[in-house]
Amino acid sequence: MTVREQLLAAAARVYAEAGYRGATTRRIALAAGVNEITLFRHFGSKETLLHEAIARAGAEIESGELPEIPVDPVRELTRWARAHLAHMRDRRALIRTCMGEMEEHPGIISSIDKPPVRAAMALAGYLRRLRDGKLAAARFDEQVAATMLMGTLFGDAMGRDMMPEMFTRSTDASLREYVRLLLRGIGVAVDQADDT
Amino acid sequence: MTVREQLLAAAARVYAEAGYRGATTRRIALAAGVNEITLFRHFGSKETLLHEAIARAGAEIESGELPEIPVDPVRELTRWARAHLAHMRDRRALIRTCMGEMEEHPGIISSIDKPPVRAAMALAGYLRRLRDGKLAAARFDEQVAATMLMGTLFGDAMGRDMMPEMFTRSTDASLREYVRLLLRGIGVAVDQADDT
DNA sequence: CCTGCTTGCAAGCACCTACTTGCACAATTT
DNA sequence: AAATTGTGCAAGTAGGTGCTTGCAAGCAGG
Repeated sequence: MTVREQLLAAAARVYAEAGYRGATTRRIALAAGVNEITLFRHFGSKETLLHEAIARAGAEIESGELPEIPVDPVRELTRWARAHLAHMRDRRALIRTCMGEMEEHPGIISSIDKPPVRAAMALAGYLRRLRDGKLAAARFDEQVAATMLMGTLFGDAMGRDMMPEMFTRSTDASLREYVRLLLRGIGVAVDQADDT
Repeated sequence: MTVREQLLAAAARVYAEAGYRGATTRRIALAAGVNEITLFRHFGSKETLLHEAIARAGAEIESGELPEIPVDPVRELTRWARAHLAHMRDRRALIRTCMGEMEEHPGIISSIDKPPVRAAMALAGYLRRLRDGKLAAARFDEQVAATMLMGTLFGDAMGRDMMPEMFTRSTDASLREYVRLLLRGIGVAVDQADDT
């Protein structure tokens, strides 16, 4: 691991837990195990370093794919939602910090806010395919339904450690119920025992 | 408005848009239109002031009530969700900042995180009453269903200005669709035109 | 009229911030 | 063997931070 990469990783880590102002060049250099001056020689300024570090951290995205031709909605959607939820949960500190500072540092969030938009698009497309394939019988707006599931997963990823009293069931049990509720909501026949 | 109240209001405002470190005593005093020394004479320290200011801002809560005996689920739930969403949306800057700093300043969030828990409890109770009153026919976990709607509203309140591409429908149209999807998900008969 | 009480002003303290310069040392490359 | 490169160390810049002290001005109630 080169010094540059150590600095980028340390910068993302320190930023996630301390924010822009809290991520001082001393702390980042200490976390990276290099001298503070080396930081400036590599990146010139704190701003440059943080922008590059967060853009790199936000680019690490690959939420699972949704099938082009739906066959088993409960299984397919549960699998996708589980991957998406785990992904958000792993990055919750970074996401929270970015959200809290988006008004003060709007340039930083631009590297983070695209993945969820793409995920919502993919999900909406899948829900539309469910309807077109006569698997979902109700009339519904697939964009809004996709936003609903995304918001639910987002709320779970952000809220479960902040407000544990609100989450009585386990992550996985909740997840399966989310999917069941949504699918029933768009008119998919759901039998209780079917999950994975 | 006394000097104390001006300082508390200004502190909450500045904190919401700049965070703990960004809410310097000079900025707060300037925003309140008083001298910086007056701030210290009243509150002794920045920490004391911010704690009191945020506790006060978080205490301003009154999300609408849900009826004890459900009659018209779509109407009642839409009304409640609209009030709740508007409330979160109005306070989104403060909520975002608190979330971003909850790991660094855990004491601050303790004044903010109770209202949503109470709201989720009230909502879960209402959904249970729907089921007990035979208005909701499906088998479902009312806690998880309540968390789902709360997460959806939270995601809408936080995400609509951050990722406008994700929200194609208006706030109110989305809201009505959220409620419809959830109610159909728990087995309530929903006719398309019924909303308010 | 005078006595508290609140407030503002000027100045300053010690500390932290991002960032710079100059020099020395080592490894790698030429 | 020489030169380039990357790094660390010491020192220092100018500015912002929370917070303190001393003193004067206003404004109320006795």
